[in-house]
Amino acid sequence: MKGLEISPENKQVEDAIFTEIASCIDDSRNFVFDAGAGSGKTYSLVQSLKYILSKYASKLKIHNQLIRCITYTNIAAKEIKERLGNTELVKVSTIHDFLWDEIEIYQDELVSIHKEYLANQIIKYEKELETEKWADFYREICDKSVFKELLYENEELYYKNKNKNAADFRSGMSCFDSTYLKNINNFKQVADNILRIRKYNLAIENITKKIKNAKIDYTKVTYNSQISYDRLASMQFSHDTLIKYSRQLIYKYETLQKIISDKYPYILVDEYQDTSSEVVEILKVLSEYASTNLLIGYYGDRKQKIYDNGVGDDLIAQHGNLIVIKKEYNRRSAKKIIDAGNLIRNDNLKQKTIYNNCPNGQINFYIGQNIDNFINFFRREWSITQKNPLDCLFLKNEAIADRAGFKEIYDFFKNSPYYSGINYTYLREHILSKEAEKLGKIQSFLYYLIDFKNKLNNPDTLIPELINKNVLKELNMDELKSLISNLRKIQGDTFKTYSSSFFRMLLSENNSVKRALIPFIKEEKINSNESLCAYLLDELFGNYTDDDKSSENISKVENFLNLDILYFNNWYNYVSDKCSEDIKYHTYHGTKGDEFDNELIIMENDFGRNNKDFFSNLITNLSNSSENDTPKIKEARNLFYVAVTRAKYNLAILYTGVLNDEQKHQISDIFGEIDEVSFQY
DNA sequence: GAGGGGATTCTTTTT
DNA sequence: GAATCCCCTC
Repeated sequence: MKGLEISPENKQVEDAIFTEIASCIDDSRNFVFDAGAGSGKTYSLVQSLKYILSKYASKLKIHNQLIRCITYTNIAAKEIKERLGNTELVKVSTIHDFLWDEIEIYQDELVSIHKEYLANQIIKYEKELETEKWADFYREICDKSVFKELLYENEELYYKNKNKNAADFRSGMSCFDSTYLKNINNFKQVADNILRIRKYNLAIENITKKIKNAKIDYTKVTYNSQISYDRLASMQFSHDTLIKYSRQLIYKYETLQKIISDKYPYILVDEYQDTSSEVVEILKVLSEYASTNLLIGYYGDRKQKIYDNGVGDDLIAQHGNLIVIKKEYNRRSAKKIIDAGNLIRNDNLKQKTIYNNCPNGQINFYIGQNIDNFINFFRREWSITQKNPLDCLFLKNEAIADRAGFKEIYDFFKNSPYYSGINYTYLREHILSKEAEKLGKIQSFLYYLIDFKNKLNNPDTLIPELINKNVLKELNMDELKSLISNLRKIQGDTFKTYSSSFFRMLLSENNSVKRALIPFIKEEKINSNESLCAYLLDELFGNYTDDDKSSENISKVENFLNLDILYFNNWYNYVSDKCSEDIKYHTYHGTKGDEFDNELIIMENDFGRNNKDFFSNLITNLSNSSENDTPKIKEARNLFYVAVTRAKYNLAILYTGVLNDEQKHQISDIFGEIDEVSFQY
């Protein structure tokens, strides 16, 4: 922001707010710093860390203690580290890394908690078999051990058939009496429970015997951040269970409370609103144990809670005894945007600009269905260029895949059998993650093939990015020139023609060409279109060799590979974030912490299974006070607040639904006159 | 036409 | 994995 001035009075008030934080730190009184969007929260957090360092560094060093700062995401941790600069006295990490750091070494205790958990799960599954309706058929079986034995013998067969359709499942599992297979879902529930009980019992037995075999070491448990579900029998667990175990361990062992609070006399929590209640409980126990020897500071904004698990409004009630410090200055946005944000958040935090000469900015609300025209209109209106880009916010990823021009790719994966079962959970991340290592296996393979193409054709690519150093050092100028001109022969209008051209070159006799291409192949066995096709079929459609569906599946894969290469380029551009376009697309959720000069918000009502009037409901109740919000309205309100407050100067909102008079009234109270003119450009 | 059973279809994000 | 949609049967 250029030419903006902060008046001495405002600066003074802002300094006074920090003094409140500082005195909490000095007096060791736990506090929550609640500040709205664009107020410079991260700045204040870093300032606090620096303050502690400046005043207590030597004391910390003497006692071999550290300041701990915990964040919700790795990106936030990285950001804070960068802003803070180099210091060994502050340890910044995610909540999960923090907890795992502290508990990992207590394997005996962890394994015993794990064993207990396994035993509880067994009891739960057994109880379900005794009471649940889906287990009716099982309870009527006289000799259950025969049924169980048959299941144990056919365990592998069961998992092979599990995801097939009803008819195929029945014929695959014909070793069972057909009366048991009357309702296959009931059968699956029962089978899953019985098999899990056996696996868990075996695990408990192995834990007791302290067995270490080639596959699994039963003397220790591991937190695996890559998986979304626990693998308890394999001694691995995921995110939620990590927090659960940590909480249990810390509650159970006072010594551990002492160890942690001795080690970290200051714990600062970033984005507290998204921190789960269980984590707050852990911090509370530590704080109660250590009393004034431990200071806990929470930084965040209750109205920016946009994830389910977050503690949000309930922090103060849950942690108790927190000094509340508020900051009402805004450093980000123009006046009109700040005002709108204040009205949307229906609590008593009212922001004002910190600048003397803050511009008014522009904010307009439109009703209409033509999103294309809307975007194009503002592209002209605001003279959008790469240097003055336009950021468009949508609710759903699917809308973005559509806008950004790769819906065909998204749909191909979405409609494959692999992603229609339990793996549906991974669909979004596997296709849309902006961290290449988080993409799915197949997506990653495709990504690097396109990555090569992109690097080859991009004039800004540095030679070492394209060609491996080991290859480079063996080449003279002429050879390098010839290599590049060879590589440039790899071309194609569809993915299939491109990849076959790529594979042809890969299999050529020319050794340096081969070695230049190999780094872009992430599955070494795949070196032809045939093997690529087989790979896709195998991974996404299962092995339907003797099935009617086989030819149908093959044609689906063929169609996918025959898609115009343009779709793949668009997808690559979105995922790699290297997009040189002047318009960028985001989900509302994905913009957390961002700020945009020119912003468009598209408000659509369809969001999730039971949400056909997501924003409509909010608009009806827009001027409600905080206490009257239902959870659904609260969710929409917070999300809308986050979206609106990203804007710095120019903001336009398009509502694609229909508003009644009362709703129009609510909207114009905040945004002024509603424009219902369609966009004829 | 009720309900049983199978098929189909789901939000966002992070760890 | 789970809610909901849809078809079939009684």
